[in-house]
Amino acid sequence: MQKPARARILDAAHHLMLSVGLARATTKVIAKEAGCSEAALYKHFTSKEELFVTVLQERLPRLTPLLDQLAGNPSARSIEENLVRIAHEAALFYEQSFPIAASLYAETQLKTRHEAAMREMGTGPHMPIVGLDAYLRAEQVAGRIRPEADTYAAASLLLGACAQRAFAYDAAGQFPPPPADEFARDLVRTLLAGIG
Amino acid sequence: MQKPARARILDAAHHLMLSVGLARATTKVIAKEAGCSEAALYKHFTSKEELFVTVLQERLPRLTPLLDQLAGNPSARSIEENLVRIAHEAALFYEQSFPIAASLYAETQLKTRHEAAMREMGTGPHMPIVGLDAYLRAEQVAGRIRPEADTYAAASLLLGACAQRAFAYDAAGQFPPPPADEFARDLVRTLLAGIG
DNA sequence: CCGAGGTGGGTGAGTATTCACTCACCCCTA
DNA sequence: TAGGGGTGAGTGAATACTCACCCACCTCGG
Repeated sequence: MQKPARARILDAAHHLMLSVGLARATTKVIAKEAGCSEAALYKHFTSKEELFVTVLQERLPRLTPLLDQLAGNPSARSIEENLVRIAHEAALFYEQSFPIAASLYAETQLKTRHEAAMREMGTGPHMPIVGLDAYLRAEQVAGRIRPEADTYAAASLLLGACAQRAFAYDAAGQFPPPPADEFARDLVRTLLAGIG
Repeated sequence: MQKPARARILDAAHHLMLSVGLARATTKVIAKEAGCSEAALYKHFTSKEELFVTVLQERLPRLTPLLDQLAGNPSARSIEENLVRIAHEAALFYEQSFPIAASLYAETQLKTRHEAAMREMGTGPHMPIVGLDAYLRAEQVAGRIRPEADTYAAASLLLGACAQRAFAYDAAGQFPPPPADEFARDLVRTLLAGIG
């Protein structure tokens, strides 16, 4: 109980969104898990919706920093190493953020608000693709990717597979997701070499 | 109002799950949109949850039939034609089913129940990948795919990109998704040829 | 050095509303 | 006349949110 209350509330909300789901993450259980009263929630957030939006903005990781960094400095390592690192981080990123992002589809209003906030910040779920595309084009300029290759399609393929991994496999069931590092390596090799 | 009531109720529930979201698809609004009373819902379904599960099972399209058909008869057309057709159908499939499947993340209990039902039926969100993998291996045996290619990674890439398309682009916003047919063609070409 | 008073964070006990679901009853048709 | 499909009017439970109040701590004039 040393953390400030605001942080404890955000922790509790984040955890409950993941465990029981957005719909069952009520003010009562959030307060209970945060170790405070329901009324205390409203001292820190004006509404439950604002609390959720804050969780989305402050607690979900970002993928773009890595992409920007690599796009600005493409040749530091081999393209395969760079792509494997991107795919690995992307797989972990989607594993964390996808369940929460997905649950917004159950609350269209909240989803709309969150999307508006993201637009204002110049971000959104398509930005990783755009960022990876930028990196790939930088590599193309550097001559390490075939000049006629479709970098946007390649970015869609790689990040799509990483995102799909987060929801195509039932974590609690009989089909655990493949380990992120092997998964990333296999995807990148396949993407680089093609299959035809 | 010629349709039987049961079908009207399923239509209404399906439509509302997409438009206002699972959480706001209450018995009251479903009944109103179906043109009947709330009590009538309970003449056809024992609970709201059963109604939703029925929507999921009866109203969402399937992708596996196409995959099975192609896996059994790989050489009818060129591999590129086959893959473009698969990617195109997959993009449309995910466009329809993803918003509803995603909203289950907000209701963990419902999600668990639905997953159990899918397991019993031998299906689930990873099955399209397994099915496409089977088709690709059939092509590999037929010599139209490089023998050392990783067919599972290739299947993950192609279907992942199609699934990602359904949620990475905000349909109502400034980033509309790319048209499914062009998208499919570009993905397949890139996957076949590689980028390195 | 003191104490009056403002302030930020906290509470228990509500309240209005909404929810899924039920009940007694009805009506049409086989 | 029996019963499947339908209804209007509830019901108890749950939910987001509010209200009056509390208290520890700071500030600052005297």
